[in-house]
Amino acid sequence: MSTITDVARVAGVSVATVSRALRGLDRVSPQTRRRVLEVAEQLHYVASPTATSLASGRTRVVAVVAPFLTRWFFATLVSAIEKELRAHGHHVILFDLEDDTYDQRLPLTQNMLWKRVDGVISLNVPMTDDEVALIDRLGLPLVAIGSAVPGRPCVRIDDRATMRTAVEHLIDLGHRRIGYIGDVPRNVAHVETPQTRLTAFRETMEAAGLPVVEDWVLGSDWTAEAAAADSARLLCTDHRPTAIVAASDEMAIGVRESARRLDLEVPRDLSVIGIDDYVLSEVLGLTTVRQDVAEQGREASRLLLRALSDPADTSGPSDLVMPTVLVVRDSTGPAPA
Amino acid sequence: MSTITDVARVAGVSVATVSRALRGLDRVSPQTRRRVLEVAEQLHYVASPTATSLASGRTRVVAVVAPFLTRWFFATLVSAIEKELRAHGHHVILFDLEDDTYDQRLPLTQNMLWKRVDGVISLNVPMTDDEVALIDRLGLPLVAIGSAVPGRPCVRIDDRATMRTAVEHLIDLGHRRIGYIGDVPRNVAHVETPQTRLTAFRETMEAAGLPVVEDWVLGSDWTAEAAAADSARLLCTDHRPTAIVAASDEMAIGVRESARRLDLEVPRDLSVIGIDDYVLSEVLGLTTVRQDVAEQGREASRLLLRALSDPADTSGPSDLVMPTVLVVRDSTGPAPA
DNA sequence: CTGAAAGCGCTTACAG
DNA sequence: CTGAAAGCGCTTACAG
Repeated sequence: MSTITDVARVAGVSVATVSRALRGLDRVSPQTRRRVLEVAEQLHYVASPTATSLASGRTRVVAVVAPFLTRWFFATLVSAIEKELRAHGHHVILFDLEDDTYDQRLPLTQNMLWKRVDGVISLNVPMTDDEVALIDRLGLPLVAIGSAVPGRPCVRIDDRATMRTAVEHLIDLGHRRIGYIGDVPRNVAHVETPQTRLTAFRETMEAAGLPVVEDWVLGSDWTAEAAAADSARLLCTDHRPTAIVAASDEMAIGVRESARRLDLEVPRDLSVIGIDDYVLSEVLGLTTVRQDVAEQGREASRLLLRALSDPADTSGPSDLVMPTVLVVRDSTGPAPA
Repeated sequence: MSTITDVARVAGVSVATVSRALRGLDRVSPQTRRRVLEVAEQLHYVASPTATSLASGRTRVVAVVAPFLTRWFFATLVSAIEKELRAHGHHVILFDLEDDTYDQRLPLTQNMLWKRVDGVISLNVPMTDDEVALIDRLGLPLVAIGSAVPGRPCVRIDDRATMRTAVEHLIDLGHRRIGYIGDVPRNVAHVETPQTRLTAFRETMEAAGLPVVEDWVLGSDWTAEAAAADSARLLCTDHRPTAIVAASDEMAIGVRESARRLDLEVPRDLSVIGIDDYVLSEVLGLTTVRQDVAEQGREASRLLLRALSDPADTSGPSDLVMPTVLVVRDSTGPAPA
């Protein structure tokens, strides 16, 4: 492969001129520029990003940090971010922070970031103080999605309002006995969405004058499988709710499936609502409160790109709250008389 | 942030010695090494990967190339690969080649790879001749998953045997009228799995002396939604199969859902089987032929790592075929009398 | 508008 | 065992 020196030699100019011509800087005569472009093309010249980075101090790479990657929400974000950034000349280096157990994750380290990336997008991972300090020390811009990081821009939905929408939909349908799934049993430092949504559930119930039956607040690891198993224990008793709100569609699907196995008809015997509008929710006819996940990824990318192009520009929004909308399908219906 | 020069100065040695000591090379006295390590630690020194790459010619970064990222299969692979590679000091830069329409994808370019990565893992994307030539020219090792690339190691399942297992399961249950979903209408250059599986379906039917009814071979874009819509048109007629084999679980889920809506009971009125063991398949009780996707990602990573550590070592397998296994759940049953 | 030269922060023969 | 120096391939003031 050819280097900038080859191009300079063949074009009969200095490497400095090649560098300027190729990057579209001014102060290069049109003829020279044309000549350089021709030669570069002909030699299949592509600047070595590693050399460019060393000299310029910029890598044009962004770290995308996720607590899991296999789950739909995160995969959707990563895909959207990668496309948006690549369309603007940046690449994505991926960090899957999932650890062996659900209640902990790997830490972000200097080795992952230092001179390797120009910025960071965190997907729903609340940063520890040490991590924020690290990113500060490295002088990297950071945009958060989902879980806000103090002092940094964040793209998210309003979790409380979203949960309220879900619960109120059930209340509007006449439900009074409402269960919940999505509590996270242990104190997990790396996801805060579960806490927020559960709190919003309690608040909404209270505001409506409805009791929260603690036996109907189910823990789960947020997978459909666990939700099916956990809810089965509740649904097989007579003392059960007429509706369940799940903190995610994947869990809602699990709940509905376990109802089905127990010969409970949805929504006649049990209404189920989730949050997300997961990829399978439409086909499965699940009522949900939809969020546009890909758009959140794109917005976060744009915010980061702006911070990269002009570090001084702090005019952008520091908290971008995206709308969510109730989508009524077949899994919710009037409360039984 | 400190550089190698800082460490050298504080430790009172040359940068060459720091470099050797930190990388664990021999020819450094124990005392000196200890001293250097101490100073490096104390200064929070981490070598600049960009400088290291320029000097050594290695980036310790691997390109992972996928045709889609939002789909479970690919997200699962990426997650497994990222973890395996990172455990061995390598990072993943991600390329989502999805384009606006389903029947084309973005090309792999020199700009994505040159001096940016040490190797490539392709996820079920058949390479064009140009792309293979590019990778050759750049001297990069390549490991393929799913769709083989001529002359390069590949990790995959036996698509034909896997499909045969699915079809024979239905035949064993007494089904004679068997439909198929997962044909890809146009000539899509970037996925070959659909072709292989459809061919295997035809072969298996023929071998069993069963007719392939062309009206029962359905096209689809491999999403659950499209599968639901496409199969609904077939299932609402009287002239319909007693079983449908789907080329993926996601499509099988769509088919089963559309059966449900048409008040066909699964498996009494219609048996449905898929391939994959998708994340929701167990909870939805779907019969399938399981493949271990994450393990394929890990194996591919190991193969690439080996090629990176010793380019001359060609002793490894060039075609690693992973087993698949029939998992019978609730969506298949005896053919109606 | 163009070039010579320093510098980015490492690694790697080459001497000693 | 250790160091001085060249080199990796660019970018960026500084002169002209």
